[in-house]
Amino acid sequence: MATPPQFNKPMSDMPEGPELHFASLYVNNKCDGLRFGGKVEKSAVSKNPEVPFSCPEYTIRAVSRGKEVKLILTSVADGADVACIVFRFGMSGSFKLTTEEELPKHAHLRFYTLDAPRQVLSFVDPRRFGSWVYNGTWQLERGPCVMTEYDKFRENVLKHLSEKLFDKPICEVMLNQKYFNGIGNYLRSEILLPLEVIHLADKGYNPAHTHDYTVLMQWMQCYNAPGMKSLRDSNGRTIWFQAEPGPLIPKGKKARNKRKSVDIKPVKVEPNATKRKSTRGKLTAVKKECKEVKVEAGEETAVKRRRAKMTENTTEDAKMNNKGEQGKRLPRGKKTVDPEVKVSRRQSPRSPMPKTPSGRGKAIKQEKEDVPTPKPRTRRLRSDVGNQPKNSPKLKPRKKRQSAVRAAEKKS
DNA sequence: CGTCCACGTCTAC
DNA sequence: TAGACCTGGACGG
Repeated sequence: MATPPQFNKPMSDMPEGPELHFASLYVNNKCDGLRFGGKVEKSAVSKNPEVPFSCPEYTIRAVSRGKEVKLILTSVADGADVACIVFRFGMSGSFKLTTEEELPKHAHLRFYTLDAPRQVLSFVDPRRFGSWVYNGTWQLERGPCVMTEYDKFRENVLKHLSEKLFDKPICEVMLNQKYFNGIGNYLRSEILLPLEVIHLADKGYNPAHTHDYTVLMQWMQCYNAPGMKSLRDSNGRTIWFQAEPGPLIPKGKKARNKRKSVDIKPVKVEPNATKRKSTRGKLTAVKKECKEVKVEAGEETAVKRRRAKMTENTTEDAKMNNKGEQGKRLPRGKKTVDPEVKVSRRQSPRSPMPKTPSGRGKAIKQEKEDVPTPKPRTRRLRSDVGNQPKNSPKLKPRKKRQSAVRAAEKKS
């Protein structure tokens, strides 16, 4: 019932299941007792639909399911639910309650309170990959929430295991929202434990005070972590992992996310590995591909540095919140992480890393003006890097993106 | 300044 | 299965 009082800051960087869940808690917490009214405003630039809703007085509450959040608008007059809007966050969506004056940049859908000073609940989405559906339902193709509908989720998977799509490498299957609604690219690397992320709230992974991701970063053992290997899955997305890939190793390319590549060595798939076959499917083709796939050992210093930046975000707030537990990994039983990796991450050199969550660039920039802090070096949540060693004969040049092409054309 | 990358879908070949 | 859709941070030159 009562939402945890700590959810009073917006939350949705890393918009995967847990973050969407946090977003709903945030809305419920911040909008509790607020009376909204009038029209719902959409930014001109957003291609999402208008929300032709107007009610003299209504309240807002939220509920999440996997990677969707539904806002439910309830008329104060008769207590009836008069509208709902289902949101997907894309890569950068979030909700934020502010005053009118502090309206964030990229606030693409806005709900205004009646009482002065007027406040605004905004759907903020810099990249505009997010979407909403007015009076829509949970997206039909999406399966049960991996966190809040665990039994249904499990049943849904088991019931369809024989489908062909489950023949793919599990890291790819896990991004299929029909069966893993809520799992995204960091969670798949962190092996299906999103409930743990929710429970990180107890450890300080909530927006109450921090506004940073120290705790989440420390919880993560694979995603973007030094010592981890990475490669591209067949959809071009980076998968982070440790140890040798199994026989279903994605046939994607090498990861391009290391600044300075070490020598790329082919991974030998142990003969035994193929015996550990998935319950389905023939592996012949895959085995062949395995020979071609090269995996880069992830001990590159650039990656370490990057990870260090992310985890060593020692802001005052963070310190206070974590009560000196900053450097400690949360105990987790399941994963067998190379002790050396743990050590390296814990002992990696600390450098001041002011908080600046990536999804909120502009808002942060505005904040910066008020605060005479040294210029923040933004922590990178995305996998940084990119630059492949030029002239490496082993690496295929990356295809030029359309935007780059356009830019080039403009120039000439 | 140019390039690369990012927590996610979508839809045209 | 490539791209397209976007913004913006980090980094190299």
